Amino acid sequence: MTSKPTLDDGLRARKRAATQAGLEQAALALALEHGYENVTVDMICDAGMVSQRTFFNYFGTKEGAFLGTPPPMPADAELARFVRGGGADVLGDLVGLITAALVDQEPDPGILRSRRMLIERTPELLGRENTRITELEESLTLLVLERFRTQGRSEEFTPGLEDEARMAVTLAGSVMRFSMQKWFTGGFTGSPGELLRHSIALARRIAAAGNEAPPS
Amino acid sequence: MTSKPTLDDGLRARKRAATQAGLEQAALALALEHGYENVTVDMICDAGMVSQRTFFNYFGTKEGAFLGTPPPMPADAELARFVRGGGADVLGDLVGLITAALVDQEPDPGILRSRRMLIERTPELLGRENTRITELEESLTLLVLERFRTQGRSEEFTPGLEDEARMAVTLAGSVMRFSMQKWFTGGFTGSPGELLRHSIALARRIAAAGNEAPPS
DNA sequence: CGTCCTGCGTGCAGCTACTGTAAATTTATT
DNA sequence: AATAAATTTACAGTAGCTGCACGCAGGACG
Repeated sequence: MTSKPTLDDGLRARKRAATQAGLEQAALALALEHGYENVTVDMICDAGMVSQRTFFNYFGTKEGAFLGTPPPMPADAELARFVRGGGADVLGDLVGLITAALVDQEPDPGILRSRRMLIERTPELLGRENTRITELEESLTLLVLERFRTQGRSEEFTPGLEDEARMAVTLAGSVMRFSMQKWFTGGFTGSPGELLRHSIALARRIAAAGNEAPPS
Repeated sequence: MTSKPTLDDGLRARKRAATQAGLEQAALALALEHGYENVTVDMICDAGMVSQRTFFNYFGTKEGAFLGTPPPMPADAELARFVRGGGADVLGDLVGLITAALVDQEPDPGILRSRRMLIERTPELLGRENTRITELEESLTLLVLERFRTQGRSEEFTPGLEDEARMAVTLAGSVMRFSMQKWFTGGFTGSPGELLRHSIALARRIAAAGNEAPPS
């Protein structure tokens, strides 16, 4: 039952990958030209030379072809490092973790960039993308909890530990969304790493403001 | 052409409101019983005794009937107060602003609560709700900028001012999402106001952590 | 009161996303 | 080459959603 590695390099797998890539590219190109709403699934199928049914076998939904492969969950190695190697900077480490996952998800920066452009200008896709991030947050929260425990913080002694984990993840998500938007629309001049550090610093500063002077 | 106040109290308007409320309640009740996915628009129409076409005249989309009236944009008075009366606590003030808008949007807490429950357990609705928040953030960002300018901070002297506004709004959105979820699922024992303060404090604490001790 | 007008509800025809099913085609295995 | 397993496809059907044109009732006006 376990001895069927399902070759990644057979003719079968190669064709599959080609078809999928073709459909994704076609979808992206069509949407950038005509706008997401004006692209029908049938158009994409024509361009990719498959039946509509096959399209749905691949992506399940129209949006799927535009958003790319679903959940950018980090690799185990990264996860372990995050859980064990972490210091006090949960926020920074989380952002780094998510970023790494996003990067090795789609090697082609060109695709990635046009995809982001499309998403940014299409409310429906933007919403769906945010939903994905939210779903990802679910599992990240567990990770953070794990990390907290590794650091010796138990739920018994800190009642709000789970809340703290969830909030940390939520904040990280905010930083990611902010950075993405700035990167793909605002024309940030600098490396992604800089941008992320900049975003985090900004978040810290704003969160801190108003802390010393509580309202009347 | 512009001088038609469209009475809010005529028989017409009352009927309208009744129909809409009826449909919303029916939708909510049906979804809580059968699950969102298993409720068809036709079912809601039957329960509300209107044609399908009328349903879409009211809500435009199936989700609309479940999410309630679209954008909880604050009243002008609140807005003015936010822009002018603000101190350094942008985050807190923003959260207060959004909360106020949400509250006087739906006077009935029962409806509000069951709606939240449904949304929370329905990924599709959750996503759509997030999209709404995102759209709202667009205009809130402008507000924050306005406030900054009122406080004498000009874009000329602080290049990142727009970024700062957007980040503030994004963070406020995070706090709101966190609070909502905690309130409607986690069973928070206390007043909404307390919960919000708690959330903000938590966000501040996490953002601050790791600030003093940069990674090696 | 009667009349006109305008807003609103409705039926209908049609498009698009999406799914189940079973047959046809292609690739892998022996 | 024969068989098995994986994919693709055609076909039919459901559900969300829209444009259009008709009819009726609420409301303004004389």
